[in-house]
Amino acid sequence: MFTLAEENYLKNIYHLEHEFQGEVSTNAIAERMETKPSSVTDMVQKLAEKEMLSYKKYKGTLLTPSGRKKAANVIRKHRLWEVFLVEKLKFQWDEVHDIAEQLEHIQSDKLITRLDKFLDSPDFDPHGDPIPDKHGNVKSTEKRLLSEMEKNGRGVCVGVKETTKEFLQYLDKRKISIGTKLKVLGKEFFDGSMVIQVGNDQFFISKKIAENLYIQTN
Amino acid sequence: MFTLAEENYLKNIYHLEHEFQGEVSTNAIAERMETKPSSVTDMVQKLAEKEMLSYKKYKGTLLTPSGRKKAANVIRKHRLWEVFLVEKLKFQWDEVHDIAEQLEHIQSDKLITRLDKFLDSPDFDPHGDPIPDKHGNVKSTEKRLLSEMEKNGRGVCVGVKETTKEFLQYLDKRKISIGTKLKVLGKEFFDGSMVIQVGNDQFFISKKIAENLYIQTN
DNA sequence: ACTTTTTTTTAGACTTGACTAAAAATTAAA
DNA sequence: TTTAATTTTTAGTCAAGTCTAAAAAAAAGT
Repeated sequence: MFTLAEENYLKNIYHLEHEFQGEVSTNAIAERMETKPSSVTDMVQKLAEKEMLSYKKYKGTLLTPSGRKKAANVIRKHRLWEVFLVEKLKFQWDEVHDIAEQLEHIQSDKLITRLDKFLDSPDFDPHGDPIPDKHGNVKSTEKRLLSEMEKNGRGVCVGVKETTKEFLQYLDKRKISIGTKLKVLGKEFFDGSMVIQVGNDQFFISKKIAENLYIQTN
Repeated sequence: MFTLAEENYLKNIYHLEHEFQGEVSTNAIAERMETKPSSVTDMVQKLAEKEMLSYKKYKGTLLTPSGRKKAANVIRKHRLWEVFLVEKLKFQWDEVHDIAEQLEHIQSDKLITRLDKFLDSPDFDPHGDPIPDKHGNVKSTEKRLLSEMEKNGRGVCVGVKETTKEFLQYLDKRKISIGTKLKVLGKEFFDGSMVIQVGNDQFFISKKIAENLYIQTN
């Protein structure tokens, strides 16, 4: 069993490992978690005892396979709850983080299994981040901005970068949401604007819009 | 803001107040919460400081109006989550308590408002206990066992006493769940069995069944 | 009314997870 | 390579919430 604090450390170290592609320093953890390096040292030593991470004094830490699995599971729960909040409770994409931050610590495997099914086993959360599977594996398909796509490119909307009310309302109007498939029909070099196809509708999209939509291409 | 421990104390004291219809003793709290009386004294003094309850040494405690409201809100959340787990995630009625025990501490008024709406503002949880409204008020209509009802009595199923798999499956088969309206068509004095009407179906029910179904009559 | 028993409180200690201040190791600069 | 700056760890403290053991108050028994 893990305490809330331990779970939060594992989760944040997991994210930092990805960011740095390697060992994570004590200071980096402290900065991310808004705590002091001395507190981090304490906790990291405790988690090393529990074999959740490997730690050598002054050399930073790396998650062990079981630590990584545990961390991925917390993130899985976080992202599934985010989907629930947006899809079922109609929260906006930028309102859900703090609540999911609490919900991710609820302990019950059965709950998560059922929540996942209830939500139709989504692959991405409302921010377009992939949801790890129950074994902690992440579909590592890269998401990219719509603005980076070329003519005739196809993909699925997996998230947004900007989360202002106005932008989200625009997307609603255009019937663009998570899972929406789209195709780039044309792209204007001069201003970066595009013409895209969504379902049976074709319409113009400005560069600003295209720079704030994450697309997953297979 | 309240800690998890504080919320649990308030909730349990609330229940004990109802049980005892008055002051709650230190020992009673300790026993219910499976902790030691000395720990209870500490916490009760802390909550008295916060004016959540009135406490006189050796005389037991009573919740203040704000303490009672706070407690009712925790219970509201607990019971709403229970409805969610049963109605939406298809948990059985006896599986949900421990999970709701965790979920009741999630902090977000907006979440509860939306969850309530998502569930169609239920008045009762799957055990037939009333869900306090957002002001902490409880509809104090008594629930009673079906076996206590007389011929021609009408009511709504609000919960179960027994929660074995077999019993719940029986109810499923008979299409009886929370909110199901029913009427007593006949009652046999000899063995306490009944004939009831559920929707368009009429069927026989044994005393054993009738003694495990809670009905709310208006 | 005066013991005895039960209940409740106090005092002191422990654990978790944080902190500050100071020491030690590492890295960067001269 | 020796000093200076940075990073990290250690040592000691603190608050929350629990515990045990002992003291104090209340209730019960004779």
